[in-house]
Amino acid sequence: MHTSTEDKIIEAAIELVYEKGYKGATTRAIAQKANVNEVTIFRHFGNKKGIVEAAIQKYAFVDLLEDTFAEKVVWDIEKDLKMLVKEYQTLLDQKKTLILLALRESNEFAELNDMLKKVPQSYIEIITHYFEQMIEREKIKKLDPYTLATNFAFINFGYFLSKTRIMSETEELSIEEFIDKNIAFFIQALQ
Amino acid sequence: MHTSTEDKIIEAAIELVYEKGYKGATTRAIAQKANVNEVTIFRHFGNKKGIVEAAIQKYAFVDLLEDTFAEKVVWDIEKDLKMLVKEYQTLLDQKKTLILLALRESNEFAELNDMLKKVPQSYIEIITHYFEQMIEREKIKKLDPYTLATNFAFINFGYFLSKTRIMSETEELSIEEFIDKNIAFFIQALQ
DNA sequence: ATAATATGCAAGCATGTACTTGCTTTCAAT
DNA sequence: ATTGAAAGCAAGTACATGCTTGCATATTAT
Repeated sequence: MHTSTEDKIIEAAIELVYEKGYKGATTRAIAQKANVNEVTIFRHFGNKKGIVEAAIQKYAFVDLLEDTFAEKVVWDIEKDLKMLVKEYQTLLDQKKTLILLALRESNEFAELNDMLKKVPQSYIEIITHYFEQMIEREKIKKLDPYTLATNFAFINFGYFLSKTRIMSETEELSIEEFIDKNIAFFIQALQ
Repeated sequence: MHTSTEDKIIEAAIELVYEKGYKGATTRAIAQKANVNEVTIFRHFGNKKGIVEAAIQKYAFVDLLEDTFAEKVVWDIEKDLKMLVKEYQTLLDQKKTLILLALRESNEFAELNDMLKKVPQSYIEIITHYFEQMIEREKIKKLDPYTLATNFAFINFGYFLSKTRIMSETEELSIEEFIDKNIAFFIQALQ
């Protein structure tokens, strides 16, 4: 791997802060996990907080799901929703560690808090807007778009959490099963 | 208030550990918040871990929603589900601080992890069983009970989270609105 | 080859924090 | 009134941890 020193440190820090919390993740432990000397950390990031802030700069932006969605939408409720679920779960998986870290330490870092809120909120906005249009086009039942959107988002977020340590079920549900069963039920309810 | 010294310490500890994390919640700060001397803490609980373990003993059991449900069920899908939502939200609200604390520190305390998992899981079990019976009685559509149950539970848990710092929405939804809109939509989908 | 830059190593400092000890004060039960 | 338990107060210990410094070594660019 050609990962730079800074990146190695950042990745190690994210892992450890997630596992042990910000205070629990010692600079010595981070250094060891990143296979660098402890001083190297301070030379690069100044102080401990600097590592986490660099990590935030690197990862804590909310990707523009809008763009992907606008490209791929075909105005067929089943295809569109299934596509949305896949895109959203991919996004959540990519940011998984940081999201779980944010669940712990969002008190200490304002930007983590912002990200954490945006992750479901921007999703809800997209879906609300989508449902509005689908109702106009008379492709789904005339129901409150925001209500539909929150329900849909809750189901999505719940599934994501069910795959984490937070809320793991006994029966792990694969993404395909989840779409074929849970999402299919939701779609059926719209028609 | 007649709160005993031990209780004052436990409550202060829960608050602070939730806010600052386990390591971030110093015994001095806990003592100050509880209006007791720091030594009093150690005389009662031995060490810092002892406080949290006492807190767990006091709160981290999953209440028997089964019993309440068995009492109140009337085998009418609308009434039953609305009742369930209310009961579950009440339970979540009662344990709110501890649940949010558990989101942070469930790595360190196995019992917190257990509780965290049981909170949605036992709910899903109850609902699955309920749907099975309702299908037998031919009161709802013949759909996979477990799928219905997870969807229902995800919506419930999502709503709970939307009221916390974790995932707060711009438009705060009251429990009545939530039931009248989101849950009503779910019920309609069953018929 | 030389210079510059990045990293390792060893040692140490300052500070915060969990926890202890010895003694005094408060206060309720007998 | 006397006693005993619970809580306060003051001081201190041991240790972990963030961060610094000075120097040696490796790596890269010119």
